[in-house]
Amino acid sequence: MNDQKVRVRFAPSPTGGLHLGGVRTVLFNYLFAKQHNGTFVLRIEDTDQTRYVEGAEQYILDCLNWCGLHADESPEVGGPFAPYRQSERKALYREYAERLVAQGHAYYAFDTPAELEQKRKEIPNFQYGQAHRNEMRNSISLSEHEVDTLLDAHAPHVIRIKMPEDEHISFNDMIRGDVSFDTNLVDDKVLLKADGMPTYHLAVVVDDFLMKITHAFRGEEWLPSAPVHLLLWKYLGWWDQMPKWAHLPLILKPDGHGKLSKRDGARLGFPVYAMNWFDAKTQELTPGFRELGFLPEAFINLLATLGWNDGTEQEIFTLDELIEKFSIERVNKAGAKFDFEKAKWFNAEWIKRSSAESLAPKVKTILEDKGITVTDDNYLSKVIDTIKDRVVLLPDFYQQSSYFFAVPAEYDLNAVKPKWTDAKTVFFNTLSDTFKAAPVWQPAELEATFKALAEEKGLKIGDVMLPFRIMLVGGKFGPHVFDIATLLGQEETVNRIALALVAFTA
RNA sequence: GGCCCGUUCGUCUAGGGGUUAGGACAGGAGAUUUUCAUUCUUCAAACAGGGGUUCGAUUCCCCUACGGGCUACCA
Repeated sequence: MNDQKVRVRFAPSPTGGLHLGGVRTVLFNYLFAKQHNGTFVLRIEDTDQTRYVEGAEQYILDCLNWCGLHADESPEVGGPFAPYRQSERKALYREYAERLVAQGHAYYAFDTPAELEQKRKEIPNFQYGQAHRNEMRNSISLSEHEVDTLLDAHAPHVIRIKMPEDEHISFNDMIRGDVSFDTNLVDDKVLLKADGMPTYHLAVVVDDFLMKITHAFRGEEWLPSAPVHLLLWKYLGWWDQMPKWAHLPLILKPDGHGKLSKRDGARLGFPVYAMNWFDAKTQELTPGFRELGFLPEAFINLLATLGWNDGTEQEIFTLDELIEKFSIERVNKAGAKFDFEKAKWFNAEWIKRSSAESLAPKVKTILEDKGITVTDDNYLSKVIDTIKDRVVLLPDFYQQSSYFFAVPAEYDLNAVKPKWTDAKTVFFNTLSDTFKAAPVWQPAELEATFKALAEEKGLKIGDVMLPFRIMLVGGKFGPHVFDIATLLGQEETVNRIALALVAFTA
């Protein structure tokens, strides 16, 4: 590390949907970068051609956009260190691998996959390392002549790092503190594959160096291979420019244990991906938070507090607040089980705090998908304001507001018919007439009129209030009934009383 | 198996050598409400175990247990 401008990167491989944990890694990178006035780079790690999935890169980009976590440099927007797809940088990695071979820190290995498999079968806990590399076919065990012959014949080969003996390699993780490894126990990882592509190990080091990355945040699953990366930084002569590392804790299954996977989502009924992901090959649709009805602000908020807090009791944070308050040192070391109930709570909080104006476009889409055409934006805003407190997920807006746009499709007759009386019919007929003539159409006035009339007719308020609600709404739910009537308007309210009366007395 | 990382209420977590171990979600009870939700009040709920160190450990150290990750020419 040095005092140059902060540069971080998120480096996903385009192999499928974007997992919760991935978004959280993006988020932490992003927050750190923005807080330090730094640069957030998106780099695509597509060195495994066999796992490449069409559309996955665009999907990742869409997720980032939805979350509002925009990359300063990426394959799409470009940047001074382009290209940002490792497959397009293929040519450059070999040089570094060869340099390591020349220095004696790496070597050619000619073993075929079948030979390796055989060896693993023969020897329990086989590790391609100092214990066994002499038994394999590589430029350490073979004579120089044999190696040259193989190379001249273009024999398929990989380049492996040569792990040193009896060394201790350690580093200071920003989250975990000192972590150390014994090099005798780490194997000779492949650096360059037979197809000429680098493995993650080589690519991450070369690209982090070339792209001047100052801080590298990644999931805890990478911790065991950290010594390989550290050694590469050292052997390539870049030790003093190595980024500071932070290994983020994993997000675990809510029940049992283990890393959260998309299977858990399907099993337990909640999304794991940021947005819907459709796998063209398996025709399988994996649901996403966005489509389920999460606000990106809520999604970001819940992810941020999964493993991090600012030391106060604050739980709701805007992106700007997160940028201001985030600190990598306050990230927890232990993995966190994902709690969907709490996730929904965050969303409900965010909906409550959002303005009708900001919610309107989303609600409009939801309603239109259900066949409701919204013609009056002002009316929509008022509707949103009266119901948003009872919405948890965006689609709830439909269930909570459809009656504002159309006469109830059906009534909860069980709630009214058994207790219906002629006196109630008289009451509502009179109410209708009174409402028709009402000079003021506001909640307080309507309520006063309603109560006075009920009293006059000798009816208990409660006995007519619920039927009135069902006349307007269709069911036993919704905000205060006179707020509904006010919004609905004089004509529509009177109309609904008449319509419902027919159904109730049939 | 080996290596690495971890362990405070059911869950997310705050705290930190002497505290009534705090908050949030979920759960219970109650208030408000004509429904439902919101809101408010309230209850229950935790320092994995064993050794040290110490006047005193949940907090520091060690061990054990448990959990997780990695152990591919995948990332």
